[in-house]
Amino acid sequence: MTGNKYYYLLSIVNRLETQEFRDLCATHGITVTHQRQVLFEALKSMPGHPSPEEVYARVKRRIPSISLATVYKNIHLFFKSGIFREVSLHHGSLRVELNSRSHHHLVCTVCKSISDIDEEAFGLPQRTGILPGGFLAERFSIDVLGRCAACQAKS
Amino acid sequence: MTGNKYYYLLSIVNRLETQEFRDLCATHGITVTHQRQVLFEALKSMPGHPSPEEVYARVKRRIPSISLATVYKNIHLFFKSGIFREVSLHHGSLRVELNSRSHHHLVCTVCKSISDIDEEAFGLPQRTGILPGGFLAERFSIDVLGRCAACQAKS
DNA sequence: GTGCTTGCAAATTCTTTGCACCATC
DNA sequence: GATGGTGCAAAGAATTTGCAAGCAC
Repeated sequence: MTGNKYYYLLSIVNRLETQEFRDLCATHGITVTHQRQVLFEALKSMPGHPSPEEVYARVKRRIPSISLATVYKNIHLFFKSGIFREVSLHHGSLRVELNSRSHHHLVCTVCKSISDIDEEAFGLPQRTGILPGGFLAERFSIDVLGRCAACQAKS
Repeated sequence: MTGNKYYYLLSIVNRLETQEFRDLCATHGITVTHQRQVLFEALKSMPGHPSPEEVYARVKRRIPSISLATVYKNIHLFFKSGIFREVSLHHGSLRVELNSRSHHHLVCTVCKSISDIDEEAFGLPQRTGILPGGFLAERFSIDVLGRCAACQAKS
């Protein structure tokens, strides 16, 4: 086929490939930019749980001029609009707890407060030992995510 | 009673109060210092999940000359010897994950790697809704802590 | 054109490290 | 008295912010 036809088809493919993200942006009321489009594709395609630096390195291959600050700003934007999630809700600073009785955590997604709840309050089957895949499970830590009484009252 | 007798009794009380920590140190093979003693008491008495800064502020009331570096060094020492625990095993850096299907995490306590495991692999009763205490539970996030296959092989 | 977004650099926050002095065993 | 711990100050890592110029709608 001629060069003209090729590029015409390419533009259609491109449009189809970016449609998912364009729709997401429309739904969440955020503007579409080239950086965000590439960031989104990178995040979707990266296995595991990439750190901002890893995402930055990946996106830089396609947009060499992008800055780490833009990556951070947009990752936070994606979190806020719910397109992606943070792995741990209470990172940010080291937190200490007594190594005594087993308990789990109630993490408020609004004010980030953490309170404890007793192991028995759940009564979950604690399946320790080797899991399929060879992982040796020693301990379970459950975060219950939601809104604390105070933050519910506020809204 | 006379001042003499008072101070004698005081010294006994003091010795009894510090005995728990002295035993712990002996068990774990770490040296007893005044700073560590005070740090230990502070951590034990603090409710919730204090940050290093909060612990520092607290301990400074009793040892004004203490430095934040010492607090950090000893908190890490306490983690290593198992006297206290970190609340979140994968803090340290922001991590992104797709907000798609429900899954939980296998966190290796040796190499800190995180891998995913499907929701169904657990089949846990997801009790969402209002918990006793007024917390509105929306989502559960389970970290299975242990050692990955690779780290087991190494030891 | 207006307002949100980007990239840069500087500022902030959190944590670790090197080193001289001091305490514990 | 040797070994390891402390405090200080400086370095390092992770993240955020302010701002001028550029892009999306």
